[in-house]
Amino acid sequence: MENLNYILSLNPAAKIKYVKKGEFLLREGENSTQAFFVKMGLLRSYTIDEKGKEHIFMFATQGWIIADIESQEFNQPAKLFIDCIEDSDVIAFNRNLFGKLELSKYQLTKNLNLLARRAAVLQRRVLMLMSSTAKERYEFFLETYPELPDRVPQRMIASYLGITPEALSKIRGKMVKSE
Amino acid sequence: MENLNYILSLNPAAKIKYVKKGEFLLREGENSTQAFFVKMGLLRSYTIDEKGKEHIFMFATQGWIIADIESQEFNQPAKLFIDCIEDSDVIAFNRNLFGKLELSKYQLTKNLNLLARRAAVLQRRVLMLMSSTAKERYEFFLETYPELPDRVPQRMIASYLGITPEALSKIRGKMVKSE
DNA sequence: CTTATTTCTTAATCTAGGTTAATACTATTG
DNA sequence: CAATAGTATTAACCTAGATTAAGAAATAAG
Repeated sequence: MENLNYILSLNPAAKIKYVKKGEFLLREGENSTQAFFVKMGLLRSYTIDEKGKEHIFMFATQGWIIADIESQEFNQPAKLFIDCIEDSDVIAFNRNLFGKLELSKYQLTKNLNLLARRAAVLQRRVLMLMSSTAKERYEFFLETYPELPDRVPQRMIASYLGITPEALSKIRGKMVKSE
Repeated sequence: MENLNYILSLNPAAKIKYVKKGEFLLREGENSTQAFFVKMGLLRSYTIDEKGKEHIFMFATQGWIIADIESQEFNQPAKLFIDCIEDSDVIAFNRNLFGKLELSKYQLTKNLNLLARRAAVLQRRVLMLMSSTAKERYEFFLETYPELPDRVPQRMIASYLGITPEALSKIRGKMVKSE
């Protein structure tokens, strides 16, 4: 919970928000500069395209931060929805403060490292989406997030991988057959 | 050239490196913590997969910074190649210093904003790869980087979009026909 | 200029993954 | 615990984009 102390140091008045499964923290079109630190539970962010199809951008478990960085950075209304997959405890904070001179050096370096880590994960995700088959992406997902398959419905894993639930089901079927 | 002054303030001894078209600044497998600020010219970063196929991760023109953040952040040998598409002037600096307490607050916030911007662009790229057709991605590319099509061979644009040169050629053919 | 090399286009064929639809299974709710 | 709604599987068929191949244009090099 090292990050928790850190987030509280950013905003000592921060209150823990208890959110229920299915509850929304952000909806497309809203103007919000909030980010959410996940103290406990599981959330996701996703878009819905013109055809009504969901595309999960990320899952956030304990210790992660979830936000719509793109919209906030380009000062646009949110493109992402954020909602809870499990009942969760989160701490909301304002991303406007994230890179401000008022923060201490310690806080700034901490933020910098959080963001660098995020950029690194996204670099990997982009390369993955461009160069790997659906099966390879699924195997990588299982290795990287071994606790998630038990907590996330398969259709959401499929959505995160960029494929349909039917395609994921087929891949899993084949993987079981060949042990 | 605001960023240039900033990069020089990071490392006053920094020398401009003049690199020729085709020259490499980073190769897969190397251990490097360098990042490159592009003073002038055009570079790219890319992976080569097991089948020998190139996948361009990004282009960097004047004012941009290019590096293999993923490998550096996870302390692994480089996954990316970085080379020059045009003769270029770059300034190399050490990414290890990027988030260090020795920097001034001004420098830290500056770095933070550069990274946030990068994360925002990557978020958009991921969502794009997951939810858009090749044609939509190409149109978005033209809008977002209008100067690049004249400076970058089409096969590289295709590689950046995650499709083959043949597929891009077909898309362009159709777009011309329907004005 | 001439030749070699790379780039782009077009067309025929192929395939990973999408779409549709039917069925079974699993949670949730009243 | 029955009814309802969500979740997963399977199978038949379809399509965007990949692969292969061959020729045409453009660049570079001698």
